[in-house]
Amino acid sequence: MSDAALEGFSPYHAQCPTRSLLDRIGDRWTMLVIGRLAAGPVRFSVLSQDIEGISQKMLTQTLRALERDGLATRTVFPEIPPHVEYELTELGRSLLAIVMPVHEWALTHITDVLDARGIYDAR
Amino acid sequence: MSDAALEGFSPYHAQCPTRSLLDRIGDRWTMLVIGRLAAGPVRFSVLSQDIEGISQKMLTQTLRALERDGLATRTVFPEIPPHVEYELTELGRSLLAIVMPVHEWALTHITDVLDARGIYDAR
DNA sequence: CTGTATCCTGGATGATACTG
DNA sequence: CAGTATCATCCAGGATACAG
Repeated sequence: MSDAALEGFSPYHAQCPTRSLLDRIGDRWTMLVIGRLAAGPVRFSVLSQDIEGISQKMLTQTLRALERDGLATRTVFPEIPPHVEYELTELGRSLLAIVMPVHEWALTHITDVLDARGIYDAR
Repeated sequence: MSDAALEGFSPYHAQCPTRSLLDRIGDRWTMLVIGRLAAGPVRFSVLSQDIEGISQKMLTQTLRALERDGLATRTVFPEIPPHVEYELTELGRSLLAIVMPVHEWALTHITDVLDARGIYDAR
């Protein structure tokens, strides 16, 4: 990696954009929700079913945060019973795109990490 | 984004490599430590000073985790007083490389996010 | 200098009940 | 169906003291 690439990578403070982004996507649910939204608009109930283990509270909270940050839209269909769909914005899709390499790194190198752990723990 | 790129991106369970990686790098200190290690070997005390706000406990804990996962090495110089240096491994550098785009996304789009928040909060 | 050990607290998350 | 409200829980992380 070039020094230029590291230029400005000094996320030592809370105000650092990278720090705050990692705080946002590093929580337990955000990336899972974004990943599920990747395929297109999805209803609340579908998200609730597909994202195993998420509580209604955390799903709502996560979706509100995505909407607030401009990463997803919330569309209410005036029907009874209520019908709400969530969809990634352009910004949300761009975020997903740059996180995909992280996903791929994880898939590629998980064995390296697990091997390293095995060796470390054996000592 | 292509469907192929999304193939396998279903980190809905704790065992998912992406899930566990995000858990690791999503904590408050790991990426900050990796970023500081990027320039080369660094002593414990230097890390402690440069990474503002980190406690000794968390620095030790973070470094141990990096070492355990094969992302950094720990070298003890048999001197008095003690002298220990930490350095990224090849694996650690590869991780840093793929996180850099996330860093750049944050720098590029932080204003979009802040604008979106302003609009949302004004409602 | 480079750690460990201990205690403690806040906030993130879960569980449950309720509502338009 | 899509939430909100409330209470309970857990643990990451901080503070402090101590050690080799």
